[in-house]
Amino acid sequence: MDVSVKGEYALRAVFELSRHGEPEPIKIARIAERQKIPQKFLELILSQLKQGGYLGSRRGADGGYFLARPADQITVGDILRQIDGPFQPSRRPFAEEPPESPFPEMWTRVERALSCVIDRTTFADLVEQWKQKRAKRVLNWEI
Amino acid sequence: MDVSVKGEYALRAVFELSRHGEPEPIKIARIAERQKIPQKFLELILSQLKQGGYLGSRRGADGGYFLARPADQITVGDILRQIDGPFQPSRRPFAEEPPESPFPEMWTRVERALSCVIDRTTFADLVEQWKQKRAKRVLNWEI
DNA sequence: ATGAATCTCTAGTAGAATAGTAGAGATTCA
DNA sequence: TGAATCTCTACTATTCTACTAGAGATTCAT
Repeated sequence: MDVSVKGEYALRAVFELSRHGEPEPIKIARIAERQKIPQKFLELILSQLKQGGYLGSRRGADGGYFLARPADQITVGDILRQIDGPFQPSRRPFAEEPPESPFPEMWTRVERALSCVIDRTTFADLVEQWKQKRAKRVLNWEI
Repeated sequence: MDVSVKGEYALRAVFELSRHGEPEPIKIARIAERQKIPQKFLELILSQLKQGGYLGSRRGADGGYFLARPADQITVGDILRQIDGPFQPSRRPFAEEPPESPFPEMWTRVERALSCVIDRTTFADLVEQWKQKRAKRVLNWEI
């Protein structure tokens, strides 16, 4: 019932790309520095997100990573599932579950509740919230 | 974003105790057998649940474990947190979180959504659902 | 065409966590 | 007293996590 560090890194990296807008790519090194992520580890993560179809990339000078689609069409759930795999009550199948066990239904309810947050929160939403928070800070600071 | 096998074992064990009603204790060996849990592992789990105040026990012949309070006052969340610890976005503190990061709020929403299921589902509820499922099976079988 | 910058791919690895096992000790009760 | 049970401490094999290393493949400016 937790999220891996790798998953959090992935979220932060995609947030960084979303915040920037889409046009030109951003270098791994830049993302690593701004979000304090070990660069070689981030390379693996970004590559995995590209496999999933969420990111695109270009090599060479002026290369880097970019969103493969608009930030309002990528959700937190997309990224977490791509990195950490699907939510599962337990990896062990518990093959011999009696047919009247109440647990499968409960896990379904848990999954739905979780989904209501992570599959409805897009990176456009996160950027929006970030901008609002920042605006509020600046306002308070100026008063 | 998953639940440990140990956590599932704990839920099944408490369910077994709830289903039985409260009066006399049930032996570890019986729970282990009925729920297919390795006995020595279950001993650790039950002991941990007793530490948390959810179970009581008695030694000797006719000893065993029993619920420390009624099944409608023990929730799935109680047991999972006692065994697996609290939900956390990541164990690494990410100390240098910029103050306008949108993630803390998101994790709070996730936690609330999760809580709505696991902290509102009591073992009395689970037993109730189990009984209804069983009744339905028998009914269909008799028709 | 060259070379520097960047992504890409494979492999390895230290340390922690998971899912157990083993066995002696403490209580309880007939 | 002794048999049945819970209790406590310690150990362990395997897997997972969070990385690191390094060579290779593209891209682009010149």
